[in-house]
Amino acid sequence: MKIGEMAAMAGMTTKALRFYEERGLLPAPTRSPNGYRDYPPEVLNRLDFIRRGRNAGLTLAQIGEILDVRDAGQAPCHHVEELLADQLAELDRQIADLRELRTNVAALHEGAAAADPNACDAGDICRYL
Amino acid sequence: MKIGEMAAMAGMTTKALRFYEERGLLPAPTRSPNGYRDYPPEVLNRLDFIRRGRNAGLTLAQIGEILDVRDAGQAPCHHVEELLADQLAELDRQIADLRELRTNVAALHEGAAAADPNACDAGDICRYL
DNA sequence: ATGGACCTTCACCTGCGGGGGAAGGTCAAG
DNA sequence: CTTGACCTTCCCCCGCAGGTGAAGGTCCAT
Repeated sequence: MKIGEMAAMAGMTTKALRFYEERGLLPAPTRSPNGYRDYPPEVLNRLDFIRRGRNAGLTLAQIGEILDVRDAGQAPCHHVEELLADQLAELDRQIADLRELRTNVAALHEGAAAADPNACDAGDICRYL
Repeated sequence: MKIGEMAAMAGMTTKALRFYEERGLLPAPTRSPNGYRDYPPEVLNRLDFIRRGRNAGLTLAQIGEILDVRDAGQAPCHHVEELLADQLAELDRQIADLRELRTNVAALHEGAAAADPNACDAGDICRYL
């Protein structure tokens, strides 16, 4: 299967496939006599997996780790479980950070909404921020 | 004041100050006879303002807009209020996105925690993701 | 034989906010 | 006089996941 067909089936671009190959997430496919990449059909499973990983917010490096384990002939379940736990912790951290920021911005906005332009000192640029 | 002194007072690096100047957030200062940047003290207020803006999650471009208004001789209160409102909406959007992602990842993690490696099909890479 | 759709590699661009380090000028103290 | 701490400009680098475009080869149909 040529790269364009494979990309279409996976719902990705040809650029992305070459990028995954460069990053080691896709094995270098055999080439047709004309030099075109010639993918075996099962690569589609791999691309679907990469997409599922992306959808879970995993980085390509993390997805690559899982693929490496699988390629080494082992079931990556344990590693996947760990990565998902890490990802949950990371998401909780990010959400907490954003919520804290939101609280601060909301307080600033409260002040700014009742702003009196005449009370502003040009030297401070803006007293509501 | 030399760039290093100003940077130290503002709690920033000299690199950052030159970067802000390049981005138009800081006016090009006069130069001492030796070519060194020579800042007037009031630039410190401007740097403090930039930091307050960054702390509120504003981009340098947004902060630059506010500074432009102030430099045009107007009180930027209204513009600041708008930007803070935008920022609140953006934060709410990001938080909602992360929470949705967290829900999905948590569901995957639930499954993976009870994973049975023998039930995995190598073709799918990992059935828990 | 010619057009268009596909493929190849290569190198650079995006957003965001700077950081790293080279190569050289300047200044004060010892 | 030399050492070390500053300063200058310059260009490249990071993460992240690709996207963009150039220059050229290939394949299929008309």
